[in-house]
Order: sequence, then C-alpha cells, then structure tokens
Amino acid sequence: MSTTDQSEQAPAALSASGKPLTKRGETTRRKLLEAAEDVFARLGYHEASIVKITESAGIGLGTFYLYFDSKQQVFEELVLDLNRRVRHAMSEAMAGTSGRIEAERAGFEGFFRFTAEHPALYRVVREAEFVSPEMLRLHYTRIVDGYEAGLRAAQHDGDVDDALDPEVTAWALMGAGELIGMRFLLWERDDAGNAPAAMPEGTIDHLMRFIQGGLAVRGATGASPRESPRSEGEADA
Amino acid sequence: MSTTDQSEQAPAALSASGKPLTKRGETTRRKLLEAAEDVFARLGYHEASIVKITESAGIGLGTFYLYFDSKQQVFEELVLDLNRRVRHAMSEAMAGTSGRIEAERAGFEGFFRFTAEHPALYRVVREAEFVSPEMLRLHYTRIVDGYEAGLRAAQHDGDVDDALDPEVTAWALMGAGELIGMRFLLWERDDAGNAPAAMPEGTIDHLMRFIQGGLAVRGATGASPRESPRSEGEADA
Amino acid sequence: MSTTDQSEQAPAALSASGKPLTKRGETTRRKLLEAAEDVFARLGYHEASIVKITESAGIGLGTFYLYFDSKQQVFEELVLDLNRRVRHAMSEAMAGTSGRIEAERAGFEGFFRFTAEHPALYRVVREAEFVSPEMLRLHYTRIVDGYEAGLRAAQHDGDVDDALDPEVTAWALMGAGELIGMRFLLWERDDAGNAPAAMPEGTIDHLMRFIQGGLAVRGATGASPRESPRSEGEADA
Amino acid sequence: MSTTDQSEQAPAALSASGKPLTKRGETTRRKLLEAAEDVFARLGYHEASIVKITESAGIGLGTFYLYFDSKQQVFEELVLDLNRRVRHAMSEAMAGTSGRIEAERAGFEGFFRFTAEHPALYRVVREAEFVSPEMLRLHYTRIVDGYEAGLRAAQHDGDVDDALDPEVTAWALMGAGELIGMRFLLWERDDAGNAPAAMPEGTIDHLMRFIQGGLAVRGATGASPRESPRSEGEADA
DNA sequence: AATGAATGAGAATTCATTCAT
DNA sequence: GATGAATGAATTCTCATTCAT
Repeated sequence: MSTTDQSEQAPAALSASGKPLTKRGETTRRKLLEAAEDVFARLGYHEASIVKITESAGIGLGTFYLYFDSKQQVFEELVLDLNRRVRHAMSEAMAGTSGRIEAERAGFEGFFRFTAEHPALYRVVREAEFVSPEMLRLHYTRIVDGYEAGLRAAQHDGDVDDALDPEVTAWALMGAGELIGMRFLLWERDDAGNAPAAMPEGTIDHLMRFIQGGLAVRGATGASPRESPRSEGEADA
Repeated sequence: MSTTDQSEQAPAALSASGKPLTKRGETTRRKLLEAAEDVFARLGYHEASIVKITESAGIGLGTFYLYFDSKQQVFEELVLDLNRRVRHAMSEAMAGTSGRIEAERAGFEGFFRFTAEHPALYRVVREAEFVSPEMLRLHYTRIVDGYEAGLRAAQHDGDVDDALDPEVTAWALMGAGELIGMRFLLWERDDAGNAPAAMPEGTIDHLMRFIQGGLAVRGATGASPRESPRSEGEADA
Repeated sequence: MSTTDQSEQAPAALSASGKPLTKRGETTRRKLLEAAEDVFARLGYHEASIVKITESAGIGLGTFYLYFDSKQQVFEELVLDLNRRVRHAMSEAMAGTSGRIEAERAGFEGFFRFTAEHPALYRVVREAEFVSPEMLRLHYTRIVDGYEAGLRAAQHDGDVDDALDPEVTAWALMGAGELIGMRFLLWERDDAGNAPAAMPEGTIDHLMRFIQGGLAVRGATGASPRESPRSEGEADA
Repeated sequence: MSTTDQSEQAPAALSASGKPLTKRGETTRRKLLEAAEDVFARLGYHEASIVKITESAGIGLGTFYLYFDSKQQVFEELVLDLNRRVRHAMSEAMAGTSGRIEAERAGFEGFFRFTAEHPALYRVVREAEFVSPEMLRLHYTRIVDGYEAGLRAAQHDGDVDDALDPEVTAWALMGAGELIGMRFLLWERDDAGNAPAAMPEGTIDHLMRFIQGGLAVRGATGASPRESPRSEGEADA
C-alpha cells in the first residue's frame, strides 16, 4: 500500500438548512451519523430506513431532517467519513516504516485491521456503487491516489520496478487487497456475524510474497513483462 | 487467469411451479431473463421493477410469475447465468495458450472483453452482495476455483513460484482484475453510457508486468517474501 | 326436525355453454364438483382457486370453464348440492319414526351425522352468506319449510302445542341445531382436523329435553307464553 | 337470554408499533374503526379494502398502518368491539328484570335491538368464521358463558328445569336467537337495505313461548325428555 | 373435449418526507 | 431544537378468465 499521510479534517458540519451547528446540534448530528453507520452496515441501504436510524440514535424521526436533507445524503456523508477514516488508519500504520515493501505491508495491515473493526466499510462503500456512484469513485480514487504517489516515490528511490505503470499497479493492488479482505475477513464471520479480529495466520505473508514479486525491480536477466508480444488490442474479437 | 475448461450447461429451466417448460414457455422465459439482464444493469436492483422487466420483454406482467417466483429469484438466476457465461468466455480465451503467463493474459483478456460486451456482469454481480450474498459467494468462488487449479498446475510444472499460496494468490488476482476492469472499462464509458470496446492501449501490458513478477519463480537471489519478519498477528491492535 | 320426504333429483347438468353433457363430460363435471367441495371446505371461498380445484380434480385448468361459468357458479351449485343431500339425509333418518319428538330427534341425528361426515356443509353454506346471499336464503328456507310442514302436521295431530307459531319455531329449531352442531361437532376436531364421528354422549339427549319442553302441549296449568305482557314493540328504544 | 353484567372496558388502544396513543391518535384510531365497521358491514371482508376504509374515514391511506398492522387485525379488533358492545346492550336490557323468563326475553330484545341498529354485528361476526376463526369462537363463547351462568343461577332458584344441561341449552338458545334475528330482522330490509326498527309484531312472543316451554320446570306429570329411549350413539351409521 | 400460457386489474403494504405542534 | 402523525406514490404479487392450440 502506498498512501502518504493525508491528515484531513472532516469539514465543519452544517445543519440541513445550511447554518452552522450549536454544540448540542453537533452531538445530535454525530449520534445520527453513528446510528446510520450501524444501521446501513447491518441492513444495507434499502432495508435501512430513517425510522430505524433515528430509533437507533434514540432521537425523534423529524429531527433527522434538521441535519440531513435525505436518506441519500446521510449515506454519502457516511461514505466520505469512512473514506477519511480508513485512509487515516492506513497512513498511521505506514508511518515510520522504511522501504516500500515494508510500507505496503503496513498499509495492508492497517486496512485489514480497520475492516475487521468497521465492517461498515465494505458494506457501505461497496453499496455506494448503487446508491451514489460518484461517491464510490471518489472513495476508490482517493485511496488509489495515495498508492500511486507512494509507488512513484519508490520508483524514484529504485525500490520498485521502473517499468510498472503506477496507476494501473495501484488499482491492481487495491483490488487485491479488497478481495482478500472480503474473503478472509468478512466471509469468516462466526455465526453471530462477528468478523474475526484478524485474518488466518499467514494470509498476509502469502499476499505479500505475490506483491513483492510484482513490484520488485527485475534482476539483470530482467524478464520482459510478457512472453509473447501480443497486445490486448489483438485479443479483441 | 487460470480457469480450466468447465463447459457447463445451464440446467433445464422449470416454470415457477416446478414443471418443465414447453417450447413456447422456454422462449418466454428466455425473453424475460434477457430483459431482466438489461433492466437490472441499467437501473440496479431496487430501481428495477417487475413491470419494467415485463414491459421491456414485451410481455404481460402476470406472465412473469409463471416463470419466476419473485424479483429476487430472477436476479439470482441472472447471476448464475452471467457466472456461467463469463467463465465460459474465459475458458474459451485461454484454450490453446501455452505457458502460465500467456494463459493468464488470455484469461484476463477474455474477462475484459466479456465485461465490455456485458456491462451487466459488474452491475449485477456486485449488487448481488446486497441482494443475495450467497450468490455473490458462489460467483466469486467458482471463478477463483478455476484460477486456483490453474496455479497449482503451473506450480507443478515449475511455471509459477512454489512458495505462493494458490488460494490467496487466486483471490488477489481476481481482485486485481476486477478493479482494473471497473476503472479502465466501465468508468471510461462515453456520454451515451457505452463502454469502450477495449481498455486503453497498454493497460493489460502494465497489469501483466506486475502479475508476471508476482508469479515468477524467484531466481537464485530469490528475495524472501518480506523484508522484515513481522507477521500480521503482531499488527493487530 | 320436521322435514318431510322430498326425494328430489339434481337437475340434469349442462355444460357452461348450455348443451347437455356426454357421459364423459358428466364424469368430468362430477369430478370438478367433488374437488370443489373438498377445496372450498378446506380453504374457504377466497383462498380456494380454480387452479387448486382443477389440480385436485386432476384436470386441466381450462377445462373448468367447459362446465362452469365462474368460480361463483360452481360454488352455488355446490350449495344446492349440499342442501339436497342434507335434506335427503334428514328425511331418511326420519322415515319410519312415529310421534313428533321421535321424528325431531331422528332429524337432528341425521343432520349431525351428515355434518360429521361432510364438514363442507357448514363451511360452504355459512360462507355462502358472503358469496351468494340468495343461495344462503334458499338453503335455510328449504330446510325450514320442511320443519314447518312437520310442525303443522303435528299440531293438527295434537302432538305439538297449538299456540306455537310454526314458522318462528322452525327457525328457532334450526338455529339451535346449527349452533349445537358447530359447537359440539366441528369445534371438537382433533389436531388433524377430523371431526369426531359423533357428539359427546348425551348432547342430543340434553338438546331434546329442551326441545321437547318447548314443543309440548301445555298441560291444564298451561303457563302463558310470557309472564309479563310486554310486547317487543315496547322494547324498542 | 342469560347474560350477567359484564361491564368491561375496551383495553387502552396502542399504535401498531405498540406505543400508547396521544389524544390525536386516539381520535384517528376511533375514526378508522368506525369506518371499518361500516365498510366491512356493507361490503364484506374481501370486497372491503384498506383504501375504502381510509377514504371512508377521510384519512390518508398510509395512516391506517400507524394504528393497525393489517386488514385482518382491524377486523379482529372490530369483532372484539362488537362483542363487547352487544354484550353490554344485553346486560343493560336485562338489568332490573325479575324472573328467568322475563330476563331471557329482555336479553333477546336487547340483542335484537342491537342487531337492528348495528347490522355490522351479523355481517362481521359471521364472516369472522372465515377470516379469523378464533375470534368467532371467542365471540360465541363469551356470550354463551353469560347465558350459562344465568341458567345455572335460575336452576338454583328453581326457575328452570334442573334436568337441563346449561351448556347445551345455552348454545341452543343462542342459535335460536341468531337465526330468528337473521330471518326476521336482517332479511326484512327494505329496498334501500335498511333493516326495520323491530321484528314483525309477535315474533318475540312466539319465540318466547317456545323457550318458556323448553326451560320450564316439568310438572308432576313431568314427561321424560324423550319418548323412546334411543341414544344418539345408536344413530351413528 | 381438453389444455395451459398469457393477461392485467386490483390489493396489501412500505417508507421518505412534510409540517403543525 | 425536537417531535411524531399524516401522507400517497410506488411496488410486489395473486388469480379469475380468455383463447389459441
């Protein structure tokens, strides 16, 4: 993983009517957002309902509309919030590492830890594709941007194969991480629906061996990226 | 990619009441399934409605229930159908290749081509996570199983690094392919919503360079999978 | 009970289009009517459906409309049929009795026996009130007419109190019989839904004691029908 | 009739979600229940629909579901409500009478008056048999329980024949009253569908003459309950 | 005579959002 | 700021009936 530190702050929240919030309002809004995270994660966007969110927040139904314009809007805020938090978790994890591979590993670990602790991440973010596609793009893009910057820097340092395209590689890495997290964390929930605290022993090692090879500077014998010189153009029927 | 040939047949379809279909029934059912593919892909599961599907199929509303029990069921059938077809496309593409890398490349090419031609694949399959999680698992698992078998065989042939875990690697490969397809095919639609016929020139080359390195048998100098001996266990807070 | 013998024949059945039936048609029609009796009794009018009836009859759906015009019509035929049969059962039971009370008792016994053997009687007839009110009236009226005639004859013979109004009394008798049958036969079904073969020992004796008193010619001390001379007219608010 | 005073209160009504109602809610709920009584009585359960009920109540469709879970539930509440009210009407009518026969007559009068004023009673209660059989049992049983208690007391006072079984007799009395009400009140509606204010002159007198004989303590000449000593056991085929 | 695919009107029910208190 | 009663558009699903085979 390749996220550089992006210590963002959530922007100061406003009420639905656009006015800044009092401290009491701030608290209510926060309670709603937390309830939304829980409800959306448990039920998904369509099963979730405003009543369930407000009930779970211990707040009157009408109050919701003092802070959010619509169901969709609270969902979008939540995606932004989770995106901010997962990137923060990754940055934290990577801080103080040395060397690209070590950093990547730390980034993945941070990501998986966050996933284990906040199952809402997958549930909400992946559903964003069907609720608010722009938010999904934003989410992926922001993470990939970090990766990409990290890869470029590492190429510059001679830590990563210069011939790799940083953008394509960054998306590949993120995709790998996403499915591994899904498969080995979220699908391993116990009957009560709780994800395990961590992946099965060794999973990250296995993943890293593959990634390390992929990123490694090719030796003197430096194999060309592909054996046969077919381009994907030819492959299209 | 690593799918072995799985020339499956769709099981003989039954009416909703469980009886085998007449030829006329067969046609109607097929029309409905095609309409469903289109509508689900365009609108997503929740915006889609039975009326929209039957209208699009040019068929009476009630007729739908002669062939499917519910909206959810037709959706599930569609996932199965797409899964069957994409795996078939991949197998076809890989047939006749020699060497693991060449096969992987061909598999990805088949996958991306299918994606470009059937945008429903992503739209429907990814939404399955929220509509019918078991179907999502089935879909991914069936594809991964093929990958995994291919990797094992290649390890046996000395084509792929023996130290790699085939299962973890297979999931990583599929994840990489999925996000690359999403980013460089689906997100590149023109204003009319049509996906390009193929990815930007070179994308697959870039992806393959990364993958080739990841799978390659490590040379004499063979770097260990990770530089520092931390396990993911330690990483857990 | 007071039914005189009315050995009616069901009128020769016609197809829905009004033509007389062939022998094969006759059989099919009879199968449908029997299936309808079973299905209506088990499910009630609204839960019942033409498909269920035809399936239960082992006959194609469309065939139904060769013999009946509508769901409602088959229901009405069924009411007529049951009415004919229950009156026949009562007549049979009463044949050969001597004396009014003995005849009444035999009539009730016949009625209860028929009820135990054909739970459809209650289920279908009572529901007729909401499906085809005219049929309900027909059913009750035909039975009451028999009662009434019997009572009049018995009054003439000096067997029954002359001061009783035969019509009112006949309705009262039928009402009593109906609720007793409902309470002590139909409500006593076992868990499998089977009515017992007969009422609890003594029930008919108890009922008959009450009825005997009600019909009996008042002795010399002959109490007047009511103690205080209020008419129901006064009672209306 | 034999109902003892049962001055029940309707239990405090709750919203569909189980919360107690505000005063405004109370009003709305009452409006809905009244509309339901009218609509169910006019159209029967299956022709009735939630829209018709809410329109008749002058209330938005969705509002219905704030107070009732389903069409079936509002129907059941209505049965309970009518049951409470008819028993109340009967108790009121019987209050202050002296002697069993006088009480019976007053009870019947109260019952018939209620029937004339609330045709919903028959329509709804009798249809309950097909909508919610438990409610039907509850309804009849509650009324019969009152009768039975009255009869026992009267037997104790020497007012009613000791040899009668109070339970069987109570069911017989209720059945008689039910059919008499149906025949001479409900079937006598004019063309506009309005039931007459009371039964034809003399009907209650006729009915009471029969009942009085049935309940009367048998004189010295006390006829045995039946002439011939056959039990209903023998009657079973 | 028999069949069963096709139809669409109609019903119950949900829920985001508004607004008077 | 907070509340929750009211609303109605929209959706899924059922089933009596028709009709071409």
